[in-house]
Amino acid sequence: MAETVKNTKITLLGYILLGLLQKQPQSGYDLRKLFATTPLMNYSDSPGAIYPALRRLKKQGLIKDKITKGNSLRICRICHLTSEGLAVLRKWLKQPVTQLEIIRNVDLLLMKFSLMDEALGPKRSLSYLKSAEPLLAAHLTYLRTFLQDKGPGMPLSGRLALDFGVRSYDTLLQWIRDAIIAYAKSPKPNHS
Amino acid sequence: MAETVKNTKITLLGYILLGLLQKQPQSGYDLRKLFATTPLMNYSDSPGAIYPALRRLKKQGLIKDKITKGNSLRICRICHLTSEGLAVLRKWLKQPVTQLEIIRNVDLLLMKFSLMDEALGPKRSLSYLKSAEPLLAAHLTYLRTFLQDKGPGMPLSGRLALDFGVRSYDTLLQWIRDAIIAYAKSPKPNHS
DNA sequence: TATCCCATGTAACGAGTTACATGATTCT
DNA sequence: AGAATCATGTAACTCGTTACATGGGATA
Repeated sequence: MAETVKNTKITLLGYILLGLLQKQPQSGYDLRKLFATTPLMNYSDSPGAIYPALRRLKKQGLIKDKITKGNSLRICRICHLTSEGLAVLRKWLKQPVTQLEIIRNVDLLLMKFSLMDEALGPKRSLSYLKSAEPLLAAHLTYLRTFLQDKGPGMPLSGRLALDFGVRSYDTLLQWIRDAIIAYAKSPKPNHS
Repeated sequence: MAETVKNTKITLLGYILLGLLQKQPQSGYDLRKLFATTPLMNYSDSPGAIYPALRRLKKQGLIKDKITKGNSLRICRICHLTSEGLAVLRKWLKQPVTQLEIIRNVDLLLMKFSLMDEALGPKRSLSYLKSAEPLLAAHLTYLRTFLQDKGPGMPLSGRLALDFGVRSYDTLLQWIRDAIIAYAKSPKPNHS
């Protein structure tokens, strides 16, 4: 039944919406507020992006909405995941980290991680972090050697920008290592 | 003559191409190689993006191309900036840093900086960094207080992701401060 | 009652993605 | 001679941007 996961195309925004709805059923406006007033604000809160995205997900059977009257008297389309939606979200989150993600979409990495906990459980989150570490270290090495080799011939601004890249990925690597420790510690490591 | 800077719309990729062409006249393929094999690889090297972008810039009179035979015998469209192109690039780089750039497009900040040196000179680069610092510090404060206020009620993964955000912006702020020092030092500060 | 915020939508437009296509040239 | 690379292009498709529109409920 709910085993068949269709291979319809879903955009990044679509997945993010699925992840946020999995945490808590919400209206489109609630989601917009998340993008407008929380640290998620690096994503766009444009209604022209979010409402059409929700409609697509609905048409694909990944979410359903229920018109309710919230704490106020206004009507409100509260969206929630279907079992297919949850399956699709899980499938997405289970995909292994790729080098390309490391290079092009670092913040996607973080986004996935922060959604993973509730959708797949802490164990998966931990292994996700562990699997990302070597890829990250590899890219950091690449940047470092590039800076060493080509740096001297570059203008100051280029060298500095590259140096920022190195620092940036170094920060991420350090964070991952700390997060691994925090994760291995927090939910009792032996039990369940 | 070359004073009139038209207000045609140019995409981010367009500006980046202008910046790279200002550093050195190149062919589309050369530019693609930059995006494919250097730390610029966080941008796409898709020909379906680059060649149309170049054509647009050409149509807008911002670049011209010269068909030459490089070191090899193959033909090659070497693109170079026109004076209008340089003016447009300069105008773009002169725009003050906005809070939205800080939040949504950190790497754009770095991109602009690394192009600025050759297009506007080191003095402008320095003042660019200086102007970015307070905006950056403000956002960092926002993230820190958010973590303090809402952190305890968040799941571990959310807290960790937010913590990464803090570290990330902290790294940038530290880099900016170091870069300011490096810049103020490197080209003789008193003379010319 | 006027104005703001809530809450949802819609339409035009452009640019990037993906995938394919084309020849010439160098390498093996 | 065949394969890989150089070098440029094109076409369909789709999503996000921008801007506008709507109407009920809250607030002053």
